[in-house]
Amino acid sequence: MGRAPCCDKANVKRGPWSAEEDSILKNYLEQFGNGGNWIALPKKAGLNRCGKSCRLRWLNYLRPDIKHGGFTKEEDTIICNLYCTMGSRWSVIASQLPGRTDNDVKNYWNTKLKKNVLAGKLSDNTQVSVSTIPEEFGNSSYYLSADSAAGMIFDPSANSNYGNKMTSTTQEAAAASSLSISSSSSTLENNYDLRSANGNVEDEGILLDDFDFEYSYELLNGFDFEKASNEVAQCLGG
DNA sequence: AACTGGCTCAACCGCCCCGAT
DNA sequence: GATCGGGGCGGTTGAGCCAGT
Repeated sequence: MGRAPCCDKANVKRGPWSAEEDSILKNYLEQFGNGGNWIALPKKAGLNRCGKSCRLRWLNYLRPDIKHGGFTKEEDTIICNLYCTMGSRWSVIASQLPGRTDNDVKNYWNTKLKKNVLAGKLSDNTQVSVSTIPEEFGNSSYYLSADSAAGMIFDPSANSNYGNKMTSTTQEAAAASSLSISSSSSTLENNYDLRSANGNVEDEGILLDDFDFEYSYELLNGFDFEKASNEVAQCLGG
């Protein structure tokens, strides 16, 4: 027997939000916040909606910091590489793209990026040189996954004029030392525990705590888009 | 102009996680 | 330690839009 639904679905409005509902929700949240309880919010705000629906509407559409509009090539690259590294962890991927939501990223990947990658079109006109592995990565303690074809290594301790570095070799990632993972309920805090398909915490992990994502764009320096496209295609079984 | 098929994206569904009790 | 309930997440759906015929 499944759990009880979060609300009486027969008696709440579903489907597209009207401008009036948007306005009510936005005004309420800006004035009172969600009070730590989304389920109770619609009643307090005077909305005949499911609490989860309100939460989704706010997070994916009404939040003031949401970025609408097309994705940049830099965002494409970040999405592709994080996807290849950690799979469909959309909330984590989105947390590295300011103003983007997990839903946005997921939709964008499913409808555009995935096809482009499989078609080998990721590189387009952005072509830069293939990166080489800096020597210091030999002892890298920070990395993102060792189990994908395009595992990336991040070394926040590297003090260089091009910020944190990324490379895309599996061997180096595999060579990196393992870390215990701190789990957090808030992925927005860049904490994340990588679990295998069976739910066990794996030793190949991801530690984003110490990674300064202000350098996201610097990561693109020295990145081979065409190679990445091939690698991501491999991740997809292409 | 009408039809059709593909695409986009907002929204929903169901499950899992985790904190509170 | 067990249970409960809310939050959060990834997968999926479907209405509306648009380009091609």
